[in-house]
Amino acid sequence: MRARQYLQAKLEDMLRTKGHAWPEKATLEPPKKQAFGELASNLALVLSKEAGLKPRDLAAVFRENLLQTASELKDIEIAGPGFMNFFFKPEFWQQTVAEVLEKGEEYGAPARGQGKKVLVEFVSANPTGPLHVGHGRGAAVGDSLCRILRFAGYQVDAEYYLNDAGRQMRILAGAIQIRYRQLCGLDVELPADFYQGEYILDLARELFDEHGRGLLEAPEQEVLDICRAKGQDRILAGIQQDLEAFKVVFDCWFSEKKLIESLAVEKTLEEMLASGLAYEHDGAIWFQSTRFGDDKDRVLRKSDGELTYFASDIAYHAEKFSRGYDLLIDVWGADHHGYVPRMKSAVVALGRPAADFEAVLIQLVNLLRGGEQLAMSTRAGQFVTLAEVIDEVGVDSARFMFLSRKSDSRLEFDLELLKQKSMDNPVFYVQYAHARICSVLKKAEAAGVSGLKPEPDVLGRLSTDEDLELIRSMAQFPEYVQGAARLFSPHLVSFFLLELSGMLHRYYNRHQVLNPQDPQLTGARLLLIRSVALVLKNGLHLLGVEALEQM
RNA sequence: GGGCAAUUAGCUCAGUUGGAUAGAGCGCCAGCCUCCGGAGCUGGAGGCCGCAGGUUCGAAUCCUGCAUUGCCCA
Repeated sequence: MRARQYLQAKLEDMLRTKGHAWPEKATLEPPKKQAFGELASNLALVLSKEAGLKPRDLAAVFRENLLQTASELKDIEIAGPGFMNFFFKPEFWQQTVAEVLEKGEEYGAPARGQGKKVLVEFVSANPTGPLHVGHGRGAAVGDSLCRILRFAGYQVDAEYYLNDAGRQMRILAGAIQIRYRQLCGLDVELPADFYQGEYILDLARELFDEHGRGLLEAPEQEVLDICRAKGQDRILAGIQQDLEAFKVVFDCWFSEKKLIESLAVEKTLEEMLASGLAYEHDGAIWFQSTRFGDDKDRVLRKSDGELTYFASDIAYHAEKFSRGYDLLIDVWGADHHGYVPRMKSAVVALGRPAADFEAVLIQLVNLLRGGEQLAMSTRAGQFVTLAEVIDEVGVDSARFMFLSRKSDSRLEFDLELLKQKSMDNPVFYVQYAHARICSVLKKAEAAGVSGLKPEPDVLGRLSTDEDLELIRSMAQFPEYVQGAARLFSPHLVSFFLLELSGMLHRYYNRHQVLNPQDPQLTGARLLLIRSVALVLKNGLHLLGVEALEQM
């Protein structure tokens, strides 16, 4: 935000001449209430003791000084216990319109990442069944995070970790085999804890069509391998198709099986044993995670020789670091929260600061239809798939809803509401604002209204409260993006968009943009709404939502 | 039994590093189209920020205890 940068510099200059440093606890930010200024600071409150003056008196001294040195300021009010409320001259704000138009698609990008390499791993669902709504939320958050971090100057790759080696895959193979045998007319029961879904039956039917009863004769292990391959290939293809439809792109699909075959896990174990971070006990290998704050040591290899998930996860993360990433972000289901400290310990054990690994937790999605809850269970095969949801409510509605809540709080996702075009479905509110602007711009073009350049005398016509309110909101966009990147919280962008859209709708109702009697005013307002459309588009892009020109 | 999180308007949720009179949408009530898209706008009612202590100039925010809910672990 230009205003903050400008004022921060002026304040620091002033403090320097008075022999103070900028205190840690001092703030300079847009206050909640407009009456409290466009920016407000508690500087006088914080420095009161050090300066030996009452807060309000100190604020008065600051005020005198600043009004002489900071020419962009219109006024400073001293309020409450000693807050300073800053007001800028309209010309200062109006300049924002020129800035937005000039920067275009780059407007709002915070200088933060400095080219650091980030790997965001998300979805990573076992290829044992189609993606459901919960995966959709993880996909939306992960993909949006990638977009935001990329916008913020990081070099970002998106990765899907394919759990293709574990027990779940064996269960899948078993389930397919049993269904196959049933199709062959054998009297076998599918155990209750096996996957019950319809799609298993489809896969078995494919095998039956290809092989007839031939697989009944083949050796058990061979049949299971065939079942597993069939299951994995088909299901993975389905997952990839769903993600593509959801406009989620991965740079890398990383196979757990290949990780294990490369013996990276063994290698990591040996290194940990060699460095004393791991030890053998009772025939098992343990990680000394207690040295890093865990409440007990964790098993890496069981006494029967089987590697734990934790062991391959450590190896996997070591492998990620070895690919040159500065920061690893894992998007996990919130039910894995207990795993976070352990993984952090492992990262520290790998010789990296704990901050080089970040877990973003995704809470459950509560799927409703018209207020009534829909039961979800993967094992029982009763769930609404992501593909069905996309089909029913569309990509944009689904993505925006997933991204309009803090990712680690539960989300209500009502299919009926998302089809309704009301404020319960906020994506329409934002898209409508954008489409409205486009409509006016088209109308202007058709009427042959010539565009003006964003020069001070033109922008000076943007002087009503609504003009300036809209502009101040746009000016805050970079801070929202900055916050979203720093806190790994795409929902901040959604909230910003809703706010800006609200202001645009208000503006639209109150002021006529096209006014044949006043070409200069019309030109100025066209510049204003064009810049708003640009900001809306930039924000929507960060969410992976389309900025529609008409609806 | 231990650990993690949550608890804010009737409902769904924001609230950044502690700041001023705690916000939004939905729903409810009352209004706004001779006018660029009414999928919109304006106004109103609605709150013990789960409860009780503590920290300080100041707490929805930090600390402690308790209650309720969800999840993880043995």
